[in-house]
Amino acid sequence: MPAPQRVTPERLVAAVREIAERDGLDAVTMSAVAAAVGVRAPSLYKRAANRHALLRLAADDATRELLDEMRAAAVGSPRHALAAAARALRAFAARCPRATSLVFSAPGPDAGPSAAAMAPAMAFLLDAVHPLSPDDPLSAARTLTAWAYGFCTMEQNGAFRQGGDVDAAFERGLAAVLRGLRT
Amino acid sequence: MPAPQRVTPERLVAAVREIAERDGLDAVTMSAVAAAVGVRAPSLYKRAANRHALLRLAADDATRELLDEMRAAAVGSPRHALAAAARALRAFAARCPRATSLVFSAPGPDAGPSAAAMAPAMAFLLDAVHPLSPDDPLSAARTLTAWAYGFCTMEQNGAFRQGGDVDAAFERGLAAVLRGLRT
DNA sequence: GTCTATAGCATGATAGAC
DNA sequence: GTCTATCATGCTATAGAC
Repeated sequence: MPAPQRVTPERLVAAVREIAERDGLDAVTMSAVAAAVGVRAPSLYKRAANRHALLRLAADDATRELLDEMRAAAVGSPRHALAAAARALRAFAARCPRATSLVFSAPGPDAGPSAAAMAPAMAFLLDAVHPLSPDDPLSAARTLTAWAYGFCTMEQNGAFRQGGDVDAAFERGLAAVLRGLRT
Repeated sequence: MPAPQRVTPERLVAAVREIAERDGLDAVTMSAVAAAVGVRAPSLYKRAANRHALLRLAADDATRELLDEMRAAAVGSPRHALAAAARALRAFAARCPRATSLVFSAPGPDAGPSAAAMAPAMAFLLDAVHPLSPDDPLSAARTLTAWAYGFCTMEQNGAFRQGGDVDAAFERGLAAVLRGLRT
């Protein structure tokens, strides 16, 4: 039996994501990640060409995880499925805010999700939105995504300081966007 | 007549914003800003307590500028005024992407706009959205802002790689959100 | 208000031994 | 694959002279 690798890909991506959520994306440094997986910084360069490649590992992983959760949630009528997918996104963003920002607005193109990781997510979204806006599903998908991502980002950044019920605002916004999309 | 200050507040904030737009928020360092205004780094600590305070100067300035432009654009019927304000936001975000992210999701609460700078912007928005959603203007304002900010962020981060007409997607999304908000 | 000088630290990345 | 050692660079922030 082969000697077990000290740094498996799973452990590596888990370490990156954990550091990112706990200390922020800037804290994902070669040495911090190395320490988390129990090696020295130079050894990491055998696994990832540089810091951004490390972030991309996390971005791809998070993209897959988010897609899984949206898929699992999206059942029922087209409208209901879309609403459930949006709520799944919000739940994911609440649980993994840094990973979410990595998926939607990474610090540089090489740190964001690869095209291969994004493709299935886009396909799922277009599929889900098609019944509501068969004439222009791409615009509709962008509208829904932009709203949901913007809402979650602002929520996490404390942009909603006016008080009020943020959960209710999410549900009202979701209803409004879905209402507006129907053509 | 008093000797003119080498570092006026105007020059300082202009330097911060220029560096931020040109090289990114991370490039706004004490020494970079100092060099831009023609002094040494330690001298800056007389003007701002630390790096985040420097960013807040830019955030407050950008907030005022954005509000001015939205105000100037928001004429006509309530619906038309809101659409124009949203387009003004998109234009501002295209011109000053880093400042925009500073306004809506700064890297830390002390780097974002001060409450004093935010208040008039919130008031304007609530006022503008009130005719459409008199029963819950706060949720409506959040929905519109979240969508517009999310759209602009994703646009700038190259999240719309599927091609298609992004301008048209913006207009369609805007129409959909405004349609959905009317109660 | 500005300067020089410096402390103190973290970073990304590489060379070469094992 | 991993290590030690190291380079070169950058940063925030402070002390104290002028």
